[in-house]
Formats: sequence, C-alpha cells, structure tokens
Amino acid sequence: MAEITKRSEDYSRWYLDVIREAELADNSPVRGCMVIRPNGYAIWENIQRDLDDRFKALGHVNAYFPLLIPKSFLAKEAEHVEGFAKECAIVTHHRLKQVTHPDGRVDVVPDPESKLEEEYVIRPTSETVIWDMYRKWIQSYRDLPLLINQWANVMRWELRTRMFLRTTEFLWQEGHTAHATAAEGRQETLQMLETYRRFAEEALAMPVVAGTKTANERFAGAVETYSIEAMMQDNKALQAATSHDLGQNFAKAFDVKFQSAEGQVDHVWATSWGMSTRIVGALIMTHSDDDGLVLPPRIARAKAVVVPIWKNDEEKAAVCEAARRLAAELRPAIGPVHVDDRDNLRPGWKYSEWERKGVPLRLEIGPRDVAGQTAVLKSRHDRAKTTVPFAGIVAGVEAELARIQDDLLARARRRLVANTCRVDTWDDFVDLFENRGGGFAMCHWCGDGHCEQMVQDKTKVTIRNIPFERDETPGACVHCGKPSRGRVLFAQGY
RNA sequence: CGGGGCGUGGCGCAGUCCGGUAGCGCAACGGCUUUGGGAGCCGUGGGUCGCAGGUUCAAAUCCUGUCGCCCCGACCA
Repeated sequence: MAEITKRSEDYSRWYLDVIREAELADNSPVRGCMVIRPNGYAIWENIQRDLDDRFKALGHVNAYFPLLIPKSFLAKEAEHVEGFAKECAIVTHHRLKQVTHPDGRVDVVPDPESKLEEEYVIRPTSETVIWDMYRKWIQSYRDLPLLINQWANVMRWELRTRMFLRTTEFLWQEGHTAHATAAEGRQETLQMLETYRRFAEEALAMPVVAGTKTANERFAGAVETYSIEAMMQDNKALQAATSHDLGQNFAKAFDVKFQSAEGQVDHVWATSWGMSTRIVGALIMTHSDDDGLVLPPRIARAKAVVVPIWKNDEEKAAVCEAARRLAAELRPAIGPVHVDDRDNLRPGWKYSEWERKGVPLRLEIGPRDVAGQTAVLKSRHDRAKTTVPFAGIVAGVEAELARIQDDLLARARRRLVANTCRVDTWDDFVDLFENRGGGFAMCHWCGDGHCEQMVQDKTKVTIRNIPFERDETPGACVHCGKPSRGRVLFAQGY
C-alpha cells in the first residue's frame, strides 16, 4: 500500500493521500467530479442526520426542487446571474442518436432534431426555481414564515478542483426562507449561522470564527452574507458554512408579495443558508495526522473497532466470542461497533488499517484479557492506552469517547488561538504570510473594497470576515493607514 | 489558458537517455507454519506498455500527432 506523505513535506499531497488511504473518495471518469466512497459518504450521512435534526427543531421542513432550471430564470436577478453565469452547465438536447463512423465505430451524438426550445441550466444553486414557486405559495402574512430546506446536488463548472473542497458537482443543503419583515429575515439569517457554529463545535469538534462577509465577498444577490471560518492545519482559513440575508431582492425579481394583517401588500423578505460536502474536507484537515484520518466520535461511522487476538483455534473461539459479546453490549450505548475477526490478517495490520481510516477507539481482546476479564482501549487521536475490566466497560468506553470528542475540540481550539495574532504594520503583515507560515491576522481595515482588493492582489490574503466578537478599538488600516473602526480577520483562504 | 509531471498486470513503480525474450514490490489465488504493532516460506494466475501513424530486420524505448489524468498558477459561491 502507498504511504501517506508527511504534512510537513507536502500538505496538499498529504490531504490527497489521507483521502485515498481512508477510502473516502476516488477520482471519477468525469474531470472535476468525485466519487464519494462508502467511508466518505458515511461521514456525510452523519453530518446530514445531525444538521437535519437541528433544522427541524427550529421549524424547518424538507422539500425537493428540480435539478434543471429554465435558463431565463437565472437572468432575473442581476447580481445573481453575474455571479453564476460563468460556471453553469447547460442542457441543450433531450435525445441521443446512434451514428456509425466510416471506420465502423459506433458512437452517439446529440440528435439535432431534439434541440430544446428553452435550454436548461443545471442548478448552481436553487434560489431562482424556489422563488418562482414561492410566488405561487405565498399570498398573505398567514403563509409566513415559509421555512424550507432541501438536500441536493449542485453543479458549478470550476476550473480547478480539489477533492471535497471544490468539485464540479457537490452535495449540500440549502435553506430558503421567506418572512414578513426585514428584522425577521435578519434574525433567521443569524440564527442559522449560529446553528452552523454550534454544529461545527459540538459535532465536528471544529472551532470557528463567525462574522460578516465584506461587500466584495458577499453572495451574488444578497444584502448581507455571514460566514463561519475554520482554521486548517496549514493555517489557511476555510469557510465552513454561510448564511445570506437576501432582503427583498429575490422577492422583487420573482414578484413574491404578501398581504399584511393591516391589508397592505409588500414583497417578502428572504434568506438562504448552506453547508456542503466541502465540510468533509475541512474535517479531514482539522483533525487528521501523518498516520491518516482522525474523526470525532460524533461523526465517525464506527465509533470503535474490536480486534480479537489469538494463537490457535481454541483461543480464537474464546476471544471472538468475548469480542462479539462486548460489541453487542456497547452498541446500544454508543452506536456502531465493528468486530474485525478476519483470520487472514495479523493484529498489527488491522491496527494500522483502522488508524488510517480514523476509527476513534480501538479495543483489543486477547487470551490474557479474556482470562483477566479486561480489554485494552486505545484512542486514535492521542494513542492513549488503558486497560479496563469488562465490568463497567460500557461506562468506560462512553467516557473515553466523550474525552476524545472534547480533546479534539480543545486541541483544535488551542491551534486556532496559537495561530491567531494581531498585526498592525504592513511589513509585519507581509512577513507573517510570506515567512512565518501565516495564520489568522486580526488587523485594522479602512472599510474600502479597493484597498481590500489591493491586499489580495499583493499577498493572496483576503478578509475572511468581520468577526462578531472583535476588538472595536479604533486604529489605522494595516494596508493604507486610513482610520479603522475595528479589527477584521485576514487569512489565506481555501 | 500558462508551467511542471504522469499514462507499463488490481494498486504502486522500474525499464525509455543508449531499440533486441516485459520486470519488481504489494495485492489476489492454493498450501504449510503463524497471529499482543504492518508474518514467513513454497507454488500459481494475471499486462494489445493511453491511442493513432511513422522509422527499423526489430519499438514500452526513436520521430510525429492525439487523448486523458494529476499537481502548481491564473479564475472562483
């Protein structure tokens, strides 16, 4: 089997090695697309389940809108079309025709006679179809708020792709809500960002910085965009989720009006918010190490793996029996537990395999353990090894999984804090990103988009967001020196 | 679109400069011994060398063309 490149050698290769070795995904025959393998999809399923519960608890319901969007819809909101036009896939025909080349080769081509009257765009996002439907569904304030989410695939024809982080097709959830007032819309936008923030910390053990995007980085068609930004192990920032206050832009573009209790007619107020399979990439880069994938127990498919150890058939029967009984006892309390009783592999091989694949906890049971009624516990993330008696093992394993979950968050948070600093001069700023490995730089900024763009052109560093919790002591812009009302988060981004 | 790299059994690669019987490791299969941190030995099966032309007695190797993939840039909700 191929080795995993060390993070210190080549971070980007390490990332791809981990994905390959943990069997999370594979390249597809279609350039830019990826196949999500069972191990990778299991992570996404756990993310879906957890997030979906949170959405439902807040009153949202799921629906499904079509993949194909009439081309004309995209044009209805001016900024929106500008943002997405460059990366849309277009469906132009509805039939193939078999042709035989002169050399006898059989091929299929689009049948010219099946050319569509109106071409369709494969959704890069669903605002337009959804708002076209909302026009029909919303009449009065009694229809509001309308709180719909959908789990779907979308397609954006990116030039340069990377597994999970940026693929031509990806999976996500997109929430689309309609409200009677601007304040309600804004409240919803912030509530969903907070939902993402808590999910990231509680389930993914991923600390994030929540804040407002600058005008340059705003979603096409939004009044305000918010994001949570996580720090990867190479000190780059990754936008883990966004939520958008769309104001009345889409309601106006699609003519969605409602009658208030007082009888007035007004356009509704909209929001949208999303988290995508990109988060799986963030998860990999937050916790994993040179030996492979590391996953927080909350999101791992198998919470633990039991490896029985034996020398002969007699011992094999005894340890496998004990292993299965143990797994059966654990499952109701902690969820999926895998028993690896393959007889063609030695224990050492199994250990390294499950370590590569990121199973949080390993239990070893050998003849000595059976004799002493104990099991050896080994945690993936810090290699901590303990011996626990069978009696009370459920509580012991539960406690260890809780410790792992907490430890991963604490570890990631220490890294975030350690690599976040204040930078007040341009020389320092350049030095930080060119010579000292970068990080999150909290700097003063004048608020001018041109100034922001110049920083990006010079250094590839962007303003990730304007943190909600920020130092608002006035100062001077780190780039141009003009007055600033507070610090913003600068970093290199994914 | 620019720069770099790569297409050779299932996977990873050598062989290409300098043309001459397609090899190695892992995996697979069979057998025996093994099993508390990546097992050992013996045996077996499996490859139109990305594709198309050309040069040659002879092409994985040289020439021309072409397709594809990966990485780095440019671009980017």
